[in-house]
Parts: sequence; C-alpha cells; structure tokens
Amino acid sequence: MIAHLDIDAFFAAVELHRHPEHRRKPLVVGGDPAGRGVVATASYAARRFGIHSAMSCAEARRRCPDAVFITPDIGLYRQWSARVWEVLGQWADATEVVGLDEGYLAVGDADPEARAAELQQIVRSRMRLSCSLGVSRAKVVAKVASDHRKPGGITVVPAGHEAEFLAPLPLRALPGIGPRTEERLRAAGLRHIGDLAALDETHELVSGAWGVQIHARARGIDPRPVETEPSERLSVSAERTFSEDIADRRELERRGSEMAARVSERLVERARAASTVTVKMRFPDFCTITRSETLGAPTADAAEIWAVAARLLEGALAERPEPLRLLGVGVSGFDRPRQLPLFGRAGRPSWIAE
DNA sequence: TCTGGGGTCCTAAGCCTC
DNA sequence: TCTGGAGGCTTAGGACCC
Repeated sequence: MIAHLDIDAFFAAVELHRHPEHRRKPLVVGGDPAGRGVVATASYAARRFGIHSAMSCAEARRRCPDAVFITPDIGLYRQWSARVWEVLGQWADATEVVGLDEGYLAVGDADPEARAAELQQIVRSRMRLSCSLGVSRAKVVAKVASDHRKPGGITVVPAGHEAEFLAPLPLRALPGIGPRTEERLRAAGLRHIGDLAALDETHELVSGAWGVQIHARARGIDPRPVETEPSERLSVSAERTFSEDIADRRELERRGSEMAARVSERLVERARAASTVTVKMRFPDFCTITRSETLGAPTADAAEIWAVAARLLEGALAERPEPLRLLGVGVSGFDRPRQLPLFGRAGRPSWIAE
C-alpha cells in the first residue's frame, strides 16, 4: 500500500513555531499585502475568513484586516522539510518527497490504518507538526484520500474500493483536473469523478495520452510506484513580477541580465549547460507570452544567455511595445558539460570556449 | 486594487529529413 | 525528380502542481 502524507498548512505551521505569539491569530504566509503578492499558505484560523492559497494578499487583507502577514522563508521550510522526511525515511520501506510539504511512503499491506496513525504520531511528536494521510493501493487515490479529512485526518481506501471512493467526489478533487478542464467536463454534463470514470473509452473527452490517463485515474487505476530517486531537473528559470510595470528598456535590460546571471549561477552549481533559452513576458493585461531559441551548442554563460534573451525580448517588444508586469529568463535542454569547472573564472565556467 | 515563483507535461503547428 | 507519409525537432501556448 502507498500512503500520501501532507503536512497541514506547512509554512504557517513552521512560522507559528518561530512566532508562538501569533498562535491565536489568523496567519498568512505570502507576499506584501500592499503589493502584488499572493497567499502561499494560510493558517486554519485565517482560512475561516475565506483566505486560501493563490489568493492575492490584498484580497486576503480585505477579508481579514487583523491577519498577521509573514514573508515566506523558503530556506527555513526546506530545513524543516528535510528533517521531517529524514525521520519518516526511517519508518517507511521507501519514500518519495514531492515538494516541501508532501510525499508518498511505501507502507506494506499489513494494517494500513495503524501504520498511518504511527506515521502521523511520529510527525506530531518528533516535529510538532500536524499532518493528514491517505492510504491506498493507487498513488492518485492515496493523494485524494489525504485531502479527504484535513487537517489531522487519516483515510484508508481498501484495495478494490478505489473507484467507489472517488466516484462521489467533485471533478476538481482529482489531481490533473484544474479550472479549465473542469469547465470543459462540466460543459459536457459531468459533475463528479464517477461521471468521468463512466465515460466510454472511445469518448472524445478521454482520447489522447492525457485523456487516457485521467480516465484511468478517475477509475482508481494508477500503476506508478513510489519513486525513491529524485528525477533530473529539466529546466532552470528566474522570473520577477515587478511592483510596478516597467516600460524603460534599460531598466528591463538591467533586471533581465540579473536574472540571466542567476540562472547561469544555478547551472554552474549543478555543472550543467543548456541549449534552449526562453524569455517570458507578461503585459499589464496579464497576457503572457514566451519566446525561445535553441543555440548551436549548450552554454552556462550568463552573458551568452542574456544576449539571446535580450534579442528575443527586443523582438517581442517590437511587436507589442508595452510595459511589462513580469519578466523571466529560463533555460532548458541540458547537456552534461565536457568537464567540471575547477578553476573557471567567476561567471564564466571553464567548459565554455574562450 | 485582483491574480507569485519555479517547475512539469501535453498539444499543435511548422519545418525538415528519410 | 516528384510525392507523400512517418517521425523528429523547434517553438509557442496552455494547463496544472506545490
């Protein structure tokens, strides 16, 4: 059996350990409520005001002017997360960490209820954190189940009852169905996961690789194992939403070249070079476009990455000469470098040709 | 007054090669 | 030499996730 463990309001819970004086107050971890930030995590006290993840902080403050707002400290959450999964790793046959606050554990077939309670107790006693667990034969069902009784709940779906468990739940409860897909499915008259599961395999909505997969998952079929090896990263990027839209080209170039330098640093840290450069631009109306170019040879050099990105930015702004709300620089298409940089000059790894 | 940042995966069109 | 299909690559965008 596979358990999905999800730490309840993780960022907020860590902040409450650091700031016990806020324990009784609604707490929001996220951006500046006076700026363009959004809510990363809201404590359960804040959720009672209708505040939830991804809501703009300005809206959150409107809903609860007395809430305490805290800027996320990702480094701290990483440390906590690493400790949680280190502890859990000693108690499960295998663990797969997904993000900072959740993951899967292989827990064997004997008394899953007791195993889940044991894991929950370990997180509570060793880390003083509350978590919810879902246990099932199928990964996707375990994930949905962990969300079923939050916070602090345990839901075990016995083998053979996966489809039955999923059937009455709303479409959005199934991972992979976001607002757009829900809208499409609802337009076709579907309301619950069971409606999707009941579609004939030949139905147009469940055609294509994605359709076949979501159809299988709706029926509780998910053969993915617990993956203990973290997958290789496929892209690296840096982006920034500006506090005010920027029209000035020189300012955009300054910000963009900084992002290229950050991306380059991260490539060098990982001893990687990339062959595709992408720039992302978001205009004041929130319309977002990307432009990318694939180079003849992979690079990790900040100046080279920025030279390509700047050209793409220039081209896009020639087509649409408007201020930018967001600018991003990213790279993908990784290649192992020919050799590791032993004595490379700062900002210019040694494997880049002079 | 809305709407982050860093990712992955899928699809589709256009182009190229075999 | 022309045609057409298959399939890969590049590019762009969309959707989704934590």
